[in-house]
Amino acid sequence: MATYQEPDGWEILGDPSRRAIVECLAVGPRAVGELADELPISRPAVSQHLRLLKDAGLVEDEAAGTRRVYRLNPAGVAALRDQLDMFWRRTLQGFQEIVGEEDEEKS
Amino acid sequence: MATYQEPDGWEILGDPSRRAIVECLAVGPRAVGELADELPISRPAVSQHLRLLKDAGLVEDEAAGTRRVYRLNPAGVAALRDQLDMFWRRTLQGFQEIVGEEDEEKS
DNA sequence: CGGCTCGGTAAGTCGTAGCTTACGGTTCGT
DNA sequence: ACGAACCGTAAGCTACGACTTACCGAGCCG
Repeated sequence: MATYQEPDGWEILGDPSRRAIVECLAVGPRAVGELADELPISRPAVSQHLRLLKDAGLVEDEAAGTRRVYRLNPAGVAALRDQLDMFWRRTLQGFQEIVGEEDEEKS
Repeated sequence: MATYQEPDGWEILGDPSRRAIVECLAVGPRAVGELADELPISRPAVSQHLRLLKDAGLVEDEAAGTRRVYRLNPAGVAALRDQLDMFWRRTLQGFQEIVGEEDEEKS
Protein backbone atom coordinates (compact mmCIF):
# COMPACT_ATOMS: atom_id res chain seq x y z
CA MET A 1 0.00 0.00 0.00
CA ALA A 2 2.80 2.26 1.04
CA THR A 3 2.10 4.91 -1.62
CA TYR A 4 5.58 5.22 -3.00
CA GLN A 5 6.68 8.79 -3.48
CA GLU A 6 10.14 10.05 -4.30
CA PRO A 7 11.78 12.98 -6.07
CA ASP A 8 12.25 10.45 -8.83
CA GLY A 9 15.34 11.24 -10.79
CA TRP A 10 14.31 8.26 -12.81
CA GLU A 11 11.66 9.97 -14.81
CA ILE A 12 14.21 12.53 -15.92
CA LEU A 13 16.22 9.94 -17.78
CA GLY A 14 13.20 7.84 -18.53
CA ASP A 15 12.66 9.72 -21.75
CA PRO A 16 14.87 8.67 -24.69
CA SER A 17 15.13 12.22 -26.01
CA ARG A 18 16.46 13.50 -22.73
CA ARG A 19 18.99 10.71 -22.51
CA ALA A 20 20.14 11.57 -26.02
CA ILE A 21 20.51 15.20 -25.04
CA VAL A 22 22.55 14.27 -22.02
CA GLU A 23 24.79 12.06 -24.11
CA CYS A 24 25.26 14.84 -26.62
CA LEU A 25 26.18 17.28 -23.90
CA ALA A 26 28.54 14.71 -22.46
CA VAL A 27 30.57 14.97 -25.64
CA GLY A 28 30.71 18.71 -25.29
CA PRO A 29 28.69 21.88 -24.74
CA ARG A 30 26.12 22.65 -27.40
CA ALA A 31 23.66 25.34 -28.33
CA VAL A 32 19.97 24.53 -28.56
CA GLY A 33 19.86 24.58 -32.33
CA GLU A 34 22.85 22.29 -32.55
CA LEU A 35 21.17 19.77 -30.30
CA ALA A 36 18.03 19.95 -32.40
CA ASP A 37 20.08 19.18 -35.50
CA GLU A 38 21.49 16.03 -33.95
CA LEU A 39 18.14 14.81 -32.73
CA PRO A 40 14.98 13.76 -34.58
CA ILE A 41 12.88 16.33 -32.77
CA SER A 42 12.18 20.01 -33.25
CA ARG A 43 14.00 22.84 -31.53
CA PRO A 44 11.15 23.76 -29.16
CA ALA A 45 10.98 20.16 -28.04
CA VAL A 46 14.65 20.31 -27.17
CA SER A 47 14.04 23.53 -25.33
CA GLN A 48 11.38 21.95 -23.18
CA HIS A 49 13.57 19.02 -22.31
CA LEU A 50 16.40 21.34 -21.44
CA ARG A 51 14.11 23.14 -19.07
CA LEU A 52 13.42 19.93 -17.18
CA LEU A 53 17.08 18.99 -17.17
CA LYS A 54 17.95 22.40 -15.85
CA ASP A 55 15.35 22.22 -13.11
CA ALA A 56 16.77 18.87 -12.15
CA GLY A 57 20.19 20.44 -11.92
CA LEU A 58 21.64 18.24 -14.61
CA VAL A 59 22.60 21.00 -17.01
CA GLU A 60 23.71 24.60 -16.88
CA ASP A 61 23.09 27.27 -19.48
CA GLU A 62 25.13 30.25 -20.46
CA ALA A 63 24.20 33.09 -22.76
CA ALA A 64 26.60 33.53 -25.67
CA GLY A 65 25.39 36.38 -27.80
CA THR A 66 22.13 35.39 -29.40
CA ARG A 67 22.83 31.78 -28.64
CA ARG A 68 22.50 29.82 -25.45
CA VAL A 69 25.07 27.19 -24.71
CA TYR A 70 24.17 24.26 -22.49
CA ARG A 71 26.58 22.01 -20.67
CA LEU A 72 26.36 19.21 -18.13
CA ASN A 73 26.51 20.02 -14.46
CA PRO A 74 28.99 17.70 -12.75
CA ALA A 75 27.35 17.93 -9.33
CA GLY A 76 23.89 17.30 -10.72
CA VAL A 77 24.97 14.29 -12.70
CA ALA A 78 26.79 12.81 -9.75
CA ALA A 79 23.82 13.39 -7.46
CA LEU A 80 21.45 11.68 -9.83
CA ARG A 81 23.79 8.78 -10.29
CA ASP A 82 23.97 8.32 -6.55
CA GLN A 83 20.23 8.45 -6.31
CA LEU A 84 19.81 5.69 -8.84
CA ASP A 85 22.52 3.70 -7.16
CA MET A 86 20.52 3.78 -3.98
CA PHE A 87 17.83 1.79 -5.70
CA TRP A 88 20.27 -0.87 -6.76
CA ARG A 89 21.74 -1.10 -3.31
CA ARG A 90 18.37 -1.63 -1.73
CA THR A 91 17.49 -4.14 -4.39
CA LEU A 92 20.67 -6.12 -4.51
CA GLN A 93 21.05 -6.10 -0.78
CA GLY A 94 18.07 -8.22 0.19
CA PHE A 95 18.72 -9.93 -3.05
CA GLN A 96 21.86 -11.72 -1.99
CA GLU A 97 19.96 -13.35 0.83
CA ILE A 98 17.49 -14.84 -1.59
CA VAL A 99 20.19 -16.22 -3.82
CA GLY A 100 22.00 -17.67 -0.87
CA GLU A 101 19.00 -19.31 0.73
CA GLU A 102 17.38 -20.34 -2.47
CA ASP A 103 17.66 -24.05 -1.76
CA GLU A 104 16.76 -23.59 1.85
CA GLU A 105 13.10 -22.77 2.30
CA LYS A 106 12.93 -21.29 5.76
CA SER A 107 15.45 -19.73 8.06
CA MET B 1 19.15 13.07 -36.30
CA ALA B 2 20.50 9.77 -35.25
CA THR B 3 17.11 8.23 -34.42
CA TYR B 4 18.09 6.71 -31.11
CA GLN B 5 16.79 3.20 -30.70
CA GLU B 6 17.69 0.72 -28.01
CA PRO B 7 16.12 -2.21 -26.22
CA ASP B 8 15.72 0.31 -23.44
CA GLY B 9 15.84 -1.37 -20.12
CA TRP B 10 15.19 2.10 -18.83
CA GLU B 11 11.51 2.14 -19.55
CA ILE B 12 11.16 -1.03 -17.52
CA LEU B 13 12.19 0.70 -14.31
CA GLY B 14 10.84 4.03 -15.45
CA ASP B 15 7.50 3.25 -13.88
CA PRO B 16 7.26 3.76 -10.11
CA SER B 17 4.94 0.80 -9.67
CA ARG B 18 7.39 -1.55 -11.32
CA ARG B 19 10.25 -0.27 -9.22
CA ALA B 20 8.14 -0.84 -6.13
CA ILE B 21 7.40 -4.36 -7.25
CA VAL B 22 11.07 -5.06 -7.82
CA GLU B 23 11.93 -3.71 -4.38
CA CYS B 24 9.26 -5.86 -2.80
CA LEU B 25 10.55 -8.93 -4.56
CA ALA B 26 14.04 -8.00 -3.49
CA VAL B 27 12.94 -8.51 0.08
CA GLY B 28 11.58 -11.92 -0.77
CA PRO B 29 9.40 -13.91 -3.15
CA ARG B 30 5.75 -12.94 -3.16
CA ALA B 31 2.49 -14.02 -4.69
CA VAL B 32 0.56 -11.64 -6.91
CA GLY B 33 -2.09 -10.90 -4.32
CA GLU B 34 0.50 -10.19 -1.68
CA LEU B 35 2.17 -7.67 -3.93
CA ALA B 36 -1.15 -6.01 -4.64
CA ASP B 37 -1.73 -5.65 -0.91
CA GLU B 38 1.53 -3.81 -0.43
CA LEU B 39 0.96 -1.49 -3.36
CA PRO B 40 -1.67 1.17 -4.01
CA ILE B 41 -2.79 -0.51 -7.22
CA SER B 42 -5.16 -3.35 -8.01
CA ARG B 43 -4.16 -6.93 -8.54
CA PRO B 44 -4.63 -6.96 -12.32
CA ALA B 45 -2.38 -3.94 -12.55
CA VAL B 46 0.29 -5.85 -10.68
CA SER B 47 -0.23 -8.77 -13.01
CA GLN B 48 0.37 -6.60 -16.05
CA HIS B 49 3.55 -5.18 -14.63
CA LEU B 50 4.76 -8.64 -13.75
CA ARG B 51 4.23 -9.64 -17.34
CA LEU B 52 6.56 -6.89 -18.53
CA LEU B 53 9.09 -7.69 -15.86
CA LYS B 54 8.98 -11.32 -16.84
CA ASP B 55 9.41 -10.54 -20.53
CA ALA B 56 12.39 -8.42 -19.59
CA GLY B 57 13.83 -11.36 -17.72
CA LEU B 58 13.80 -9.55 -14.42
CA VAL B 59 11.50 -11.93 -12.59
CA GLU B 60 10.64 -15.60 -12.60
CA ASP B 61 7.32 -17.16 -11.71
CA GLU B 62 6.52 -20.48 -10.18
CA ALA B 63 3.14 -22.09 -9.74
CA ALA B 64 2.37 -23.01 -6.14
CA GLY B 65 -1.06 -24.54 -5.97
CA THR B 66 -3.59 -21.92 -6.86
CA ARG B 67 -1.06 -19.24 -6.26
CA ARG B 68 1.79 -17.98 -8.37
CA VAL B 69 4.95 -16.95 -6.65
CA TYR B 70 7.26 -14.42 -8.27
CA ARG B 71 10.88 -13.87 -7.48
CA LEU B 72 13.73 -11.81 -8.88
CA ASN B 73 15.94 -13.30 -11.53
CA PRO B 74 19.59 -12.71 -10.61
CA ALA B 75 20.87 -12.84 -14.18
CA GLY B 76 18.19 -10.49 -15.45
CA VAL B 77 18.79 -7.94 -12.74
CA ALA B 78 22.54 -8.01 -13.30
CA ALA B 79 22.10 -7.67 -17.05
CA LEU B 80 19.87 -4.66 -16.69
CA ARG B 81 22.19 -3.05 -14.22
CA ASP B 82 25.05 -3.46 -16.63
CA GLN B 83 22.98 -1.99 -19.40
CA LEU B 84 22.21 1.12 -17.42
CA ASP B 85 25.81 1.38 -16.35
CA MET B 86 26.79 1.58 -19.97
CA PHE B 87 24.93 4.84 -20.24
CA TRP B 88 26.80 6.28 -17.29
CA ARG B 89 30.11 5.18 -18.68
CA ARG B 90 29.46 6.83 -22.01
CA THR B 91 28.25 9.95 -20.25
CA LEU B 92 30.91 10.29 -17.61
CA GLN B 93 33.68 9.43 -20.02
CA GLY B 94 33.53 12.49 -22.27
CA PHE B 95 32.41 14.23 -19.17
CA GLN B 96 35.75 14.17 -17.41
CA GLU B 97 37.28 16.08 -20.29
CA ILE B 98 34.81 18.88 -19.84
CA VAL B 99 35.37 19.05 -16.11
CA GLY B 100 39.08 19.01 -16.61
CA GLU B 101 39.11 21.91 -19.03
CA GLU B 102 36.61 23.83 -17.00
CA ASP B 103 38.98 24.38 -14.11
CA GLU B 104 41.69 25.71 -16.36
CA GLU B 105 39.47 28.38 -17.85
CA LYS B 106 37.76 29.64 -14.76
CA SER B 107 39.84 29.12 -11.69
C1' DC C 1 17.98 51.65 -37.51
C1' DG C 2 15.76 47.37 -40.34
C1' DG C 3 16.53 42.58 -41.02
C1' DC C 4 18.25 38.26 -39.41
C1' DT C 5 19.26 34.54 -36.41
C1' DC C 6 18.53 32.25 -32.19
C1' DG C 7 15.78 30.74 -28.50
C1' DG C 8 11.98 30.58 -24.94
C1' DT C 9 6.93 30.23 -24.29
C1' DA C 10 1.86 29.35 -25.33
C1' DA C 11 -1.59 26.72 -27.18
C1' DG C 12 -3.20 22.65 -28.99
C1' DT C 13 -3.02 17.87 -30.88
C1' DC C 14 -2.05 13.03 -30.48
C1' DG C 15 -0.38 8.73 -28.87
C1' DT C 16 0.07 5.71 -25.35
C1' DA C 17 1.09 3.98 -20.72
C1' DG C 18 -1.28 2.75 -16.63
C1' DC C 19 -5.36 1.74 -14.15
C1' DT C 20 -9.93 -0.30 -13.28
C1' DT C 21 -13.87 -3.35 -13.88
C1' DA C 22 -15.47 -7.61 -15.68
C1' DC C 23 -14.95 -12.21 -17.08
C1' DG C 24 -13.02 -16.97 -17.57
C1' DG C 25 -9.89 -20.62 -16.28
C1' DT C 26 -7.37 -23.54 -12.54
C1' DT C 27 -6.61 -25.50 -8.35
C1' DC C 28 -7.60 -26.75 -3.58
C1' DG C 29 -10.75 -27.86 0.17
C1' DT C 30 -14.85 -30.09 2.11
C1' DA D 1 -18.92 -32.14 -7.08
C1' DC D 2 -19.68 -27.62 -5.62
C1' DG D 3 -17.81 -23.39 -4.00
C1' DA D 4 -14.05 -20.49 -2.93
C1' DA D 5 -9.59 -18.56 -3.63
C1' DC D 6 -6.18 -17.07 -6.79
C1' DC D 7 -4.68 -15.40 -11.05
C1' DG D 8 -4.36 -14.01 -16.09
C1' DT D 9 -6.56 -11.55 -19.94
C1' DA D 10 -9.82 -8.44 -22.48
C1' DA D 11 -11.94 -4.23 -23.02
C1' DG D 12 -12.28 0.39 -22.00
C1' DC D 13 -11.38 4.76 -19.96
C1' DT D 14 -8.47 8.53 -18.40
C1' DA D 15 -4.61 11.27 -17.81
C1' DC D 16 -0.31 12.82 -18.94
C1' DG D 17 3.74 13.50 -21.52
C1' DA D 18 5.98 14.47 -25.87
C1' DC D 19 5.74 16.91 -30.00
C1' DT D 20 4.44 20.48 -33.34
C1' DT D 21 3.13 25.04 -35.08
C1' DA D 22 2.86 29.84 -34.15
C1' DC D 23 4.23 33.87 -31.88
C1' DC D 24 7.29 37.09 -29.58
C1' DG D 25 11.46 38.98 -27.30
C1' DA D 26 16.50 39.53 -27.37
C1' DG D 27 20.98 40.18 -29.39
C1' DC D 28 24.19 40.83 -33.64
C1' DC D 29 25.32 42.88 -38.28
C1' DG D 30 24.72 45.44 -42.58
